Amino acid sequence: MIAEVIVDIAHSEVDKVFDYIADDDISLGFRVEIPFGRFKSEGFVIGLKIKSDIEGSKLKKIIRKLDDFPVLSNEQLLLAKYVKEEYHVPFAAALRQFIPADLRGGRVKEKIISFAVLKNEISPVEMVASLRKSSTAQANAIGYLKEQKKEKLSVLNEKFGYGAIKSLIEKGFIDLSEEKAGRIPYKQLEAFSKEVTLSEEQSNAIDTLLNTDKRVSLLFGVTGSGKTEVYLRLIDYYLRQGKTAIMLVPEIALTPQMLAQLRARFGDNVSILHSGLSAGERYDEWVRLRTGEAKIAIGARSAIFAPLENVGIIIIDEEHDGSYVAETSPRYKTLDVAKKRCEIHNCKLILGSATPSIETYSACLSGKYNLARMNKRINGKNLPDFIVTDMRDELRNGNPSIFSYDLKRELQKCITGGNQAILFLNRRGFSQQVICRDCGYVAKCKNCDVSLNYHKDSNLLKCHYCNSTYKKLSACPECGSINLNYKGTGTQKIVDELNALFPTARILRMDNDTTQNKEGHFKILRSFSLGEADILVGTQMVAKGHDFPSVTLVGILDADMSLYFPDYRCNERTFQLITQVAGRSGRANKKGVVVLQTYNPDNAILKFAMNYDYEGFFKYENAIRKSTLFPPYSVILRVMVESERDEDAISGLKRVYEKLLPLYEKEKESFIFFNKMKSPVKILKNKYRYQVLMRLIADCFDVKHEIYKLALSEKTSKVLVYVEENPGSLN
DNA sequence: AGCACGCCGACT
DNA sequence: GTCGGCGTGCTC
Repeated sequence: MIAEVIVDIAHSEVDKVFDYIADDDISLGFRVEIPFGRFKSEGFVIGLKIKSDIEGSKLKKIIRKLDDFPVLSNEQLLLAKYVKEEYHVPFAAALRQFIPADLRGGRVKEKIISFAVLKNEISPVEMVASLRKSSTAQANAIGYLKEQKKEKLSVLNEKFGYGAIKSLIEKGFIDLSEEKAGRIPYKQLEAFSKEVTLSEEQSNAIDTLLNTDKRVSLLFGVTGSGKTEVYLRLIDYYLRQGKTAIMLVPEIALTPQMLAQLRARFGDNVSILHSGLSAGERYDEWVRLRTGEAKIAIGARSAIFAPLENVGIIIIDEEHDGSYVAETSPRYKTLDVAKKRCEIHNCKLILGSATPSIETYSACLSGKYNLARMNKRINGKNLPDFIVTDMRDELRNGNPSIFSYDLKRELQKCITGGNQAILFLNRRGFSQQVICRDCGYVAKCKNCDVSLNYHKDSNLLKCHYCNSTYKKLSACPECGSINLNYKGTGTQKIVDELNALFPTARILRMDNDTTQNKEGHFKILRSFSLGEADILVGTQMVAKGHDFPSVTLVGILDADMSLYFPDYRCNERTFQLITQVAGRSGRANKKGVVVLQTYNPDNAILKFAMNYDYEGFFKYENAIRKSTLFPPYSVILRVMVESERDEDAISGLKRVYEKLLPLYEKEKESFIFFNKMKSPVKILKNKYRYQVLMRLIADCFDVKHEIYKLALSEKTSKVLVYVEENPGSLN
């Protein structure tokens, strides 16, 4: 038999199908070791056939299978093909998404633990009798094993000494057996289930979601309306039908509470896939899904590639979240991959959100998606009220602090009442810029064209783009002045000022800097939910999906901050962030309040958010998108050209531009915008960056793919070229 | 990835 | 005249 193999070599552009002679035990989806050129490589079997078009003398034989089972199902192969074609990546790069990274090169395998039991045929008494009197360790070990029946070899070695145990094994008194060690993540989580009676809205939503012919549904429920319970019921429904389920959440929303609820409901049927797991844990969870031992995959965006068969339902929670767009190659859109996967498995896709994206909600209005709504909180309480403070007035009234009078008062009230508060500021670090007051010098990163942030906890200057650090400046390197000004406010400074204001309050901070260590998010969220702190200060990661019953106050410190980004989605993002973070307040039986600090209290977006007026927001924003022709009424394409040398990047840009120009001339009616320019952040991680920016009318599939092809053909070893579609940020 | 082939500058 | 630079292409 002939196997069609995709060769998997890291950082290589080999993107061809190679034919190999295969034994009969090879089937579709196996990983194999193959001779390639004059060395060996790994590959994926993506096809089988009787006869090859390649000259027989050239054909080589597959050396061996790399795993006991095919790592890819037929459906996964189809999905990989879609990813390859849609995002123009090598087949191997698409296939790699489906397996744990450390499987390649045999870096992880099953963890095997040796267990010891006493041999049955001889009684323990006889064993002890046969020992020399001085062999107390061996006698003790026999006694211990008699009690325990079975113990890990490693434990015995530690307890009684390696020599004693070795000698017992040599005497044949101990039998050894090997077992797979399931490395199950978050073992310490105690299963905990919440009340399970459904509200009327919830049961109606479930009905609507189950009884639809449409492939895609939106579950549009306000914060605290109990979307999670609906998801769990839906999963349960499909599980009962013998099917499997995939549930995606933004990375940060994989909270201990969420996992505990899933474990309580589905036990070992749940498998968790996310970046915080060790290689071993990830591998074991993956195997449990692949072998059918676990039937529910829950994880961040990459879990859309989970090795499940017979999928009945895919759920994407917080559908609007930016983390569903991959920022590294393959730059896939999770929603599109999910749609494709649902098509392949003929199953349902449920999107959930309290603040659906403009794209998703318009698809509902046009009847493309099915819509289920939940407008009430399950606790029966209203959504928290907003107190708006105009920060210009605060200044005028002699309050230069970061906290308005309203916020200080509410914080005091909240803490003395024994409740908890969340303060949100979407900026990490202590201050954003270091400026010399005498000559105007601004501290900048050596690798990137951006200014450095001061971090007080490590007393360093940090680049938020490449993570490089610099010693704090004692004087201006340009003019020698020691008159340095630290401008701007980040989460660290908030904590400092809170400490000064409320010396007895216990404060936790959650941002990129405090969540770097293993399970960092979990530790902070857990500690806060156990009531070990009164105030949680954080960036947007405090906004998502958490359920803290004692939180009665949310402070939004700079509501305007995301409004003026040069990005068509800034209104949408602002509305979503404010709604989401406000939703953390008053979730249990206590009424919550939100203090919103702004310099633009009359801004339309802020007003929609404060009134929880999604419809109003949607009409307003949709009208803008329609009249200015921005997504979903167009597609933005950005071709990035990067190189270590400025000249190479510029000439690369020129080549790409000239390649695209004829297409633009020919298909002018498909283009709304077409131009080349330097990238807003011209240098990033020591690379010079230029771009061709384009806006195309919606649905011009062919032109889009032609642009991909033409642009990527200009990629060289020195000049990196890649294409982004509706990019999440324009750096 | 890893290696061979191939076409232009500085050396015995 | 040759040695070797690394740009390009090939591996079933």
